Amino acid sequence: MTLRIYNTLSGKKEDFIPLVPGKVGMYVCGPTVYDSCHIGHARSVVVFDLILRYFEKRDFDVTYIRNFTDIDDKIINRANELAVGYKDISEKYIAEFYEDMDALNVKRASIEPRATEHIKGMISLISGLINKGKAYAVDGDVFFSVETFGEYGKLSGRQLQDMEAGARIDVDDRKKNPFDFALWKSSKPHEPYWESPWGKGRPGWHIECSVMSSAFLGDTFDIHGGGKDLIFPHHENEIAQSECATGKKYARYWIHNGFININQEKMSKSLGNFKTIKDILKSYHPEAVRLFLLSSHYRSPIDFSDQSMDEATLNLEKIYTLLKRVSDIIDPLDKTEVTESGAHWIDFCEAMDDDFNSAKGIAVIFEAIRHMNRVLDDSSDQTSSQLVSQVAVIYRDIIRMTQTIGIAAERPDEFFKKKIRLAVEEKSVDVAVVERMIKDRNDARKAKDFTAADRIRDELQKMNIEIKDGPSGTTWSVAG
RNA sequence: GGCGGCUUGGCCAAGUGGUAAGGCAGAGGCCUGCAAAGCCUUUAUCUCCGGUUCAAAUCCGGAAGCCGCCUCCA
Repeated sequence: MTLRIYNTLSGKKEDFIPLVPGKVGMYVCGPTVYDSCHIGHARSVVVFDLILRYFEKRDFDVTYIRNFTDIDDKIINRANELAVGYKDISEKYIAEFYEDMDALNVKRASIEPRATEHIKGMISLISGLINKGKAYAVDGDVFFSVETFGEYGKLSGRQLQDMEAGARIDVDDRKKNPFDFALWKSSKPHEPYWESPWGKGRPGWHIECSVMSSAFLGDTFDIHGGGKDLIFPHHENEIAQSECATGKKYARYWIHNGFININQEKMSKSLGNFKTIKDILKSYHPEAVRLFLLSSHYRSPIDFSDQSMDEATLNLEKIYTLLKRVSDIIDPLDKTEVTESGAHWIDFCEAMDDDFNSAKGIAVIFEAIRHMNRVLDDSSDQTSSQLVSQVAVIYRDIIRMTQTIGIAAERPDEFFKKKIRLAVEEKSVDVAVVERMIKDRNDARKAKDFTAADRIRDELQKMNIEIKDGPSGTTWSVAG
């Protein structure tokens, strides 16, 4: 089975054939660290985390680079507003990025370089472009000349002459073509700077990714990713710079994730509907966020709403409910290797092989859950070795799938305990009273006084407490 | 003005030309002292109009509606 990936460059799904068999080199554009991360950042990071996890599950050796843009106009502006150094800003938000992404169970990349660590490489790439006549220096700025690259526009499917017609573009008389972009910017007084052949300045935005990707992955590498908005101009410009500088193909497969709307509206600062990851995690379980993000295909736009998050929360609980049920039968920590792949894992891989179709993959998880429940329902002897081995195969599949999605990482009993704890705090439930009432009810049940038992349950219900009688006693949860 | 995308049941959402995954909600049933959970059954002529094909949600053309990018943006 071949993995197929939608390549923005060709606009088609293509068979994924890595440069070196068994290895994957992947570069993904990370955040510009000038503010807290929002749910849109989370989508991009989680989508590529999924891709990384899937490659690893399929035994690829992945070198995954995700950068931080830690020098940029927005960072400098923010620093000036607060009268602090640009590093104070970038360091603060890099730390926040890690907090948020750790919470979302995102794996660290193999290397996480920062733009400011690669100034030398940028200067040498820019010099090379000037020597080849692909770039020109004016008053301490250096611009890339888009007209020298015949293939300019191949990623975004645009033609220079088409864009000029209606585009709003800044007028800069020093540019040979309005679409020429800055490789190097001269620094104004009181701005951070680095020495360069063109004077004191700092890098333009696009150059860092060209330099860092090639530094770690080589001039040509397998996958380059990021949000859809980066296709133009960022990635288009990266291609132009890199291919002009090296004369070789730059990234081979371009992957771009779609955007998030908030209640059907574009998320924007002017609308005031920006959702930060921190805020969302105050109301929802991080794994519910992942499940929400991966329940639609990564290229589709998705709508963030309380309704969709509530759904994701319910789905997550359904998964944990099953895992809890299974944990009564087999030890969830028993990592006995099941050598053969179960049918569900094969279905899951088939879904994921089709351009990382996690929505379909998640559907396979639910099919496996139903299968498991059916097996457990049909068995009269919950300890028979035949059942245990049958369960183990399905269980193993479910774990592999949930690990790929990056959910169900907690012990099921802990998950439910935590849920109760949070609800108890939020609704200030008196645990002692609840447990007293449950005990009274169970006493009544033993005495076959079902009228009394039901009365107590009705009272609990009024207190928003739901109870469930299981084989190993009565458990309860807080509704809503 | 240029480029691209989307429109699938009450809601969310997959869908590789051969007769519509999955989740939520609804209905009926099994199980349960009653519940819950779980299981079973059940709910779609795939925006509209043409065309290609033995066969189209899937391909082609057209229409309507919605959206994104072209400026910093995940």
